[in-house]
Amino acid sequence: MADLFPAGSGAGACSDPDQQLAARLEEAERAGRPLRIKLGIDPTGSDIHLGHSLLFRKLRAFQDAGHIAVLIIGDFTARIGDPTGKSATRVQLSAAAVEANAATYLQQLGQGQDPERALLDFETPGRLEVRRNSEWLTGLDLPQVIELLGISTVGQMLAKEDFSNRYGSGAPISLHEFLYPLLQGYDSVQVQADLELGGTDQKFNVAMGRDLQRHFGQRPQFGMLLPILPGLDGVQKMSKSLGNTVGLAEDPLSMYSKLEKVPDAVVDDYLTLLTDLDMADLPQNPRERQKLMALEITQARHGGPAAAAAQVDAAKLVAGAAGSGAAAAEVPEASLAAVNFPAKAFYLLSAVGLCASSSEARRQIQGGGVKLDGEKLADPNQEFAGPEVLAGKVLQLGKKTFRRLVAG
RNA sequence: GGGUCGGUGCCCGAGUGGUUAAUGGGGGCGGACUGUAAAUCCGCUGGCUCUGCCUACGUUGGUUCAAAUCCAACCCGGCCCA
Repeated sequence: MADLFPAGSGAGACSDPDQQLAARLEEAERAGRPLRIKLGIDPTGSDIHLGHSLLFRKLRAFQDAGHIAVLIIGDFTARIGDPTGKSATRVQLSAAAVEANAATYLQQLGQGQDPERALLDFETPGRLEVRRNSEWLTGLDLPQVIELLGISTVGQMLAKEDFSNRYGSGAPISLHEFLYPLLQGYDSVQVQADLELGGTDQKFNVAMGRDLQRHFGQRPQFGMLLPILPGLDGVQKMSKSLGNTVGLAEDPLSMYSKLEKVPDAVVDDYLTLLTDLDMADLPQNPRERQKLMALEITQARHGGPAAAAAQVDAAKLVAGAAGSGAAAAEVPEASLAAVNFPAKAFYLLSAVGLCASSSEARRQIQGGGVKLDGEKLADPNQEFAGPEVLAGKVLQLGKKTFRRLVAG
């Protein structure tokens, strides 16, 4: 299933990619030296989602086969921003934000967590190296930067689709963005990667790594490019900025119910890329298939019982039995401690975080989208005297969003 | 550096002195409906414990009873030239 990417931009015919990878694996075996498998992530967001997780699954497979996962936290490059797939220059992040994101990433990948559910193997000695690219990028001096810049050409950069689109449409391209592929490639040099994992959209950057390694006298890495996971909309790639993601940190119910609604066209992609199920024994009925997919993926993250409960609860929510009973058990809690009483209904909604603003809350109530313990709230100005009249009740926005109110 | 065009709400994009919180589309949210979704129809889509008040059309000043709309300076971007 993996799209193997060998040979790169070098002249001449490339031989069969599979054989090349096989050759490297064999060679490693013979020499008793595990391969160094590079995977870089830029801590630009706060959460890892399923679109990332297929890369980590592959990385884990290499770990399990005895190779070394070299996880590169792009704490330096994150501050430049990968231009890939971007139609505009990305805003630069602060060092503190990047550091916080990096910590969350590691935690979500399973550092310090139950090894059963961890995405990567943090336990077995020698199977994981976590490196930050600020380690070597911060110290580059100008002559070194110039050397890097000399390795590529403007023509090559403009051949990259994202740049040429932007250039063609008159959108701005900052010069420092050209540095991104070079720095990512330089990471490969620094960690002496034998193989780099990435999405197919990383082809340019991975190829650049090969060029740089060759320039610095190393054997060019093998590029293994995996398919891009479609997002929940079934059309665009899964991406935080498109809002079509399922985050690894999400609770079982959210995770399950999002997955259960994915368009039929991508259900099989999810099954192939995110589960180990054998496609041959799956139910033919599309709805059944979809539910099984959602259950399986939720289970991998949260365990069997939690996933099963989420499936039951999701069904209840859809049936309209929401807001009370068993489904409510999974509902996130919201504290009333910060609410000033007496509280009007619209203010309560925003104070508790169900709505982004009190004005929005007012509109939602007027639009008939808010329920308290299953009963529709009609008047945005309805007053609640104190926490005791609300504690334990479930506040609901639309069909899918709930908060169980708790005192204190 | 010179010339020129432009910077409007989440995004795109109207509006060139006065019912303008600002047309329209997209997206989003809510409602109805359906096997989830999709499609369709309807409503909402600045903020504030809100019968009112407050901020908004790159920034800062200015002209005017009145400015997103006029003027000035500045900032940012596209294109052409250097």
